[in-house]
Amino acid sequence: MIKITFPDGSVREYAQGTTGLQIAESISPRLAQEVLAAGVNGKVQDLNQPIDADAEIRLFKWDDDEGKRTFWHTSSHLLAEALESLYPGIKFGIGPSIENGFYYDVDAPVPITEADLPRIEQKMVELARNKEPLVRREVPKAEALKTFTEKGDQYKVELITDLEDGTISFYTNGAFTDLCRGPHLPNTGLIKAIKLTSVAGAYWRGNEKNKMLTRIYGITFPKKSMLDDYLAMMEEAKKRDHRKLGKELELFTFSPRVGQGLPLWLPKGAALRERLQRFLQDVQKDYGYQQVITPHIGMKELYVTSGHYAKYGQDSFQPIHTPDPNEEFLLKPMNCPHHCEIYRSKPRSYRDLPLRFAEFGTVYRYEQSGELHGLTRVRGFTQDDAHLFVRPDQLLEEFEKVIDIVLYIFKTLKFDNYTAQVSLRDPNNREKYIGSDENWEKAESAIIKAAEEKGLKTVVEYGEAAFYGPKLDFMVKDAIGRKWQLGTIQVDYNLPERFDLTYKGNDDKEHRPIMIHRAPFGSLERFVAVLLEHTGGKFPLWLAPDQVVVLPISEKFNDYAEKVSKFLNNHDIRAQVDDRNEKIGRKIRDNELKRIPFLLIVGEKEEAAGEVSLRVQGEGDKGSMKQEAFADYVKKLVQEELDAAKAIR
RNA sequence: GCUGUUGUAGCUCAGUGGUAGAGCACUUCCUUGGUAAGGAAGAGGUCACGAGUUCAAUCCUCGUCAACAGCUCCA
Repeated sequence: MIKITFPDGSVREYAQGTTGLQIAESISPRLAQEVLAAGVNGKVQDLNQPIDADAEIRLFKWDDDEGKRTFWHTSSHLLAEALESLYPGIKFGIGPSIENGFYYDVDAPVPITEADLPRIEQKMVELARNKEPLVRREVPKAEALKTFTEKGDQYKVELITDLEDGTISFYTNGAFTDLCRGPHLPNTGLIKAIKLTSVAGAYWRGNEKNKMLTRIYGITFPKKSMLDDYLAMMEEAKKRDHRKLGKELELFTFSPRVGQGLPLWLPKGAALRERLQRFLQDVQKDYGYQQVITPHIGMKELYVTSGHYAKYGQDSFQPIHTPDPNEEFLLKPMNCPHHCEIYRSKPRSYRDLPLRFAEFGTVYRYEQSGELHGLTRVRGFTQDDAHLFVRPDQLLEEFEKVIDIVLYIFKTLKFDNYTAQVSLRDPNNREKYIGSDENWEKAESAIIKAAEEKGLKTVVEYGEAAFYGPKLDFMVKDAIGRKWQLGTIQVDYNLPERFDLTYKGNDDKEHRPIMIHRAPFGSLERFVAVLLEHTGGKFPLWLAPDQVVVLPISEKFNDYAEKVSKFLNNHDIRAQVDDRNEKIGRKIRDNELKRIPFLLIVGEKEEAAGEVSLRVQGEGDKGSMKQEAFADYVKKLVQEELDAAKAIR
C-alpha cells in the first residue's frame, strides 16, 4: 500500500500502482468524469499513469490551468492524427497548448488554407468520437531516432537528437504516434467541441533562417456550450478593437502619404489626449516634477555618448543631413540624452536633488513594418517621459513615489487587471547590456525592494531589461488578450556615467547621481489604445470628448437647445447640440452609438419649465430637471471620478 | 523584416475579361416629429499605384505601396 496526501492534508491509502483516475473514482463518480490530469508531487502526469510510492496528489479539472493545458495538448495530437489521415506524408514540428487553445506546426505536401479547416475539424470530431486512448511508451533514443528517420520526419529527428537518452516517450492515439513528454488525457473522447481558428506561417524553431511551416491554430472544449460562449466572446472582443473604435469615434487615422505607423490625431482624439496630459501634469506637479521641452532631433554624437547609437544606430532612422556636410542629426528615439544635457546645464549640489524633469516627448523609432499595429505599436509617438536624478539615499523613496503615480493613474482609470513585471537581464547574454555588474545588481535590488515595500505582486522576466538598466514594467491585456506594456520605471546607473553627470556632496566632493526613467502611460498612443479597448469607447466622464449632447425635439426648440448648451459650456461641461432635421428617436440612436454619456432632450415642456430631460448612455430616460441641477450633477460626478484614487496619493 | 491574405464611393461590403453596384453617411426637398433608424430625389469611384498579357484589364501575370493575421523584433 502507498499513502496518498490530498491538497487539504488528508491522507488515504491505495494499492501500489494505483492511477490518478482510480483515485478520482474512489472519491466520486462525478470527479472521475471531470478530472483531466493528475499532479503527483508537483509534477503533472497522465491520469492513467501508475503511482508507485507515497505521494502528494492534486487532481486537475478544466478550471485548473494544468487541466486546460493537458486538454489542449491532447487536442493538438488529435489535430495531428486528423492531418496525418487527410494528408499522408505530412511532417510535424511541434504542437503545444497555448494560452487559448493549441496549435500544430506542419510541413504539408500541399498547401493548407483556411478553406481546408472545416474538413480537418470534421475529421477530428470523427476521431474524437472513437474515444481513442492515449498510450504512453518510453523508448530508448536509438529507437526513437530510427522510428522518425524511417518515417522521414526530419523535424522530429532534430528534436530527438537534442534529447537525453532515457527521457524519451511516445504517445499514440489511433494510428498516430508522436514524440511527446505528455501529459495527456486518458482518451480523446473527452474533447466534445472543436474549432480550428486559423492558419499562419511560423518558422521552424522560431528562427527566420529556417523553413516556414504551416501553423494550424485551434481551440477545444469539453462542452459544446463552452465553445459557443468562447466564440461569442471573441466576436465581442472584435467590436472593442481600438482601431475600429478609433475610426468610429473619430479619434485618429493613418495616411499612407504621411507614412506607416505615423498616427494623425483627429480633433476629438487630440482633445482626449490633451486631457490625459493635463491630468498627469497636475499629478506630477504635486510630486515636484518640472516640465522641460527638448527638440525632436539631436546630433549623432549625443547618441554615441549615450550608447544608443552603437546599439541601435544601424536599425534606427537614417541620419538627417544639413547643408553642412559635417553635421549629422538623428530623429530622437528617446528623451533621456536630452534630459541628461539639461542636468549638465549647470553645476548641481546634493541640496538640489532629487531633480525631476518631465516632458511629453515625441520620439521616433524605426519599428519593422510587420510590427506596426494600430496605436499600440507605431513609429512616432509621445512618451509621458520624466527623468529623476537622485542621490543613492533617495533612490528607494523616489522609486516608490513613482510607483504611487502609476498606481494612482491605474486606479483612476480602473485598470484593475495589470501585472507588475520585474524585467531583468538575460543571464546567458550579458554582452547585450552596458554597465558594470555591480551597478546592475544595485539597480536590480532597488527595484525588487521598492516593489516589495509597495506590496506589488510581481513576476520576474529575464532578458526583458533595457540595455542600460533593469525595469519595473506594468502590463495590461487588451480586448483580445494580447499583453501590452504600459507604464515603465527604470533604474539607471549607466547613463549618468556616460554623460559624466555629477553633483557636489556635503563632503565637497563630486558624486554620481542615479537616474530613474519613468513613463506611467508608456506612450499616449498606446495608452489611448488600451483605454479604448478597456472601456469599449465608453470613456469615464472626465475624459469623454463630448460629455453632453442636447437634442431638440424639433427645429422649433433649436434656440432653447443652444441656450442650454451654452450654459453648460460656461460651466466647463463639454456640450453640443444635435440640430439635424431628424426625429428624436433617430438623434437618440446616433448619439447613443457615439457613446455620449448624457443626452438632454428638450421640447415644449422643457422650454416652458426651463428644464432638460436627461438620458444616460446605456440606461435610458431619467426624467427632467433644471439645467443648473444637471450641471451640478455632472460636475460632482467628474470630481468623484477624479477623487476615486486620491487615497493612494 | 519574413510568410500568407486583402485593397471597389467617406464607411461596411457585393460584382464582372467588354471602363461598376447595395446599405449607411453626404446634398436638396417634403416632414416639425417626445426617448435607439420618417419619406423622396440627387450627387459621389483612374475599381490602391506602376508595368505586362490581350482587340479589350477593375478582373489574368509581375512589381510597388498599404492594411490584416502569424512569426521574428521592441531603446
